[in-house]
Amino acid sequence: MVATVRTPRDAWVAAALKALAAGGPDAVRVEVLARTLGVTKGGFYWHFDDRQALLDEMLGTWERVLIDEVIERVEADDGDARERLRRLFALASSNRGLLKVEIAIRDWARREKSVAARLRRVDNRRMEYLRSLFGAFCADEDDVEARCMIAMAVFVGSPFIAADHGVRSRADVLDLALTRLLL
Amino acid sequence: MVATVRTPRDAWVAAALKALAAGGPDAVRVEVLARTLGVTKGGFYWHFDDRQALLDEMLGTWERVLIDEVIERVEADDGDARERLRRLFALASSNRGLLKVEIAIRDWARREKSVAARLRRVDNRRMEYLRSLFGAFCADEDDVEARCMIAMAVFVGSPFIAADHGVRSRADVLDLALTRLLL
DNA sequence: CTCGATCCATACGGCAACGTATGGATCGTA
DNA sequence: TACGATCCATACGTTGCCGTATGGATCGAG
Repeated sequence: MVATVRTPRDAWVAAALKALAAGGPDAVRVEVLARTLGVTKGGFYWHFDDRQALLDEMLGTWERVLIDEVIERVEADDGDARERLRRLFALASSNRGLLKVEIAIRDWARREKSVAARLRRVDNRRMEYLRSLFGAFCADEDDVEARCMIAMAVFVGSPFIAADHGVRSRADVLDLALTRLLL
Repeated sequence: MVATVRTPRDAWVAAALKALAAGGPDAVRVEVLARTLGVTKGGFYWHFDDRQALLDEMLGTWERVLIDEVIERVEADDGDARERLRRLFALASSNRGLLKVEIAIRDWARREKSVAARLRRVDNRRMEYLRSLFGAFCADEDDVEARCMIAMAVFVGSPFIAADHGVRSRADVLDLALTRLLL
């Protein structure tokens, strides 16, 4: 026969993150995930106590795996602070799937306190890193803080903006914005 | 007896917008709204064909009423472009409820094409207004576009950011960011 | 007072998803 | 080959919500 298809814990979490990215936390339905994975929910309740346990594990995975991944990759290569910031934005904006998950989690955090707490840890960590980079070429503390805020907001906010830009592409405009931030 | 409590169409839309702001489109449930309004869903289906009709009307109301309201109020008073931009941000950031609705709609637009279409109209309109304001004191076209993008992103993105700012408050940092944009 | 318009209560059928229970089916290992 | 561990299928009861149907209840106009 065909080899028995096992559906390990990770597969459920991966499918759940995908569903989260596509439709928000309300789209993470046990039976729907099961259909997606080609099985029934029978196995799900062997791995997880209930739906909430899956949601928690999704968030844990996201926080654990992704909090430092990008930072580490940015730090891996050489370059001054400006070059690192450019790399940071390029990296963060690639990984389409990752970005979608993050955006979904940010929206989720507006209604769920436990999610907000995790996001806060992630954001503080990232903000700290941004401060170190901008601080490398900005003397004024206020200016550093303003630039960090703008950088985060552009990264987080641009996926929510539906405006057009005439002849320019969205990527062009984002590049212009980043360049302005690095003056 | 107590005067008959009528629940007009508007009341359903208002309650729906509130629910949307609090929990996203999935939280807009007919029977839940009815409980909130202290009635049963009996009257709802007299006003609306179905749940979708309510959702459409919510979006229509939002687009019609809010697309120009802020702009009109900004234009009502005097001042140069910089002063208007400051007023614009102050106005947009007050109205807490309105902001929450808008944020919810932005997230919603990521999954629903019809919502995205409406948002695009609104955003293009706003972006055009921003261009006119920044264009008043910026010669370079690229710079104008970059500043517009940043302004929109800060407005849209900051509610999704959970980071702290040490001694500074979020409002302080946003003000610093805005000041930087107006240089 | 009567009557039509407006709004509400109640009851119903249906669906989708949750969580539980139980009995397999497959695989690695002894 | 036998057996325990791991994973899945199926059936079930329950809940929350949708949309429909129907019969009021209240109010203003005539």
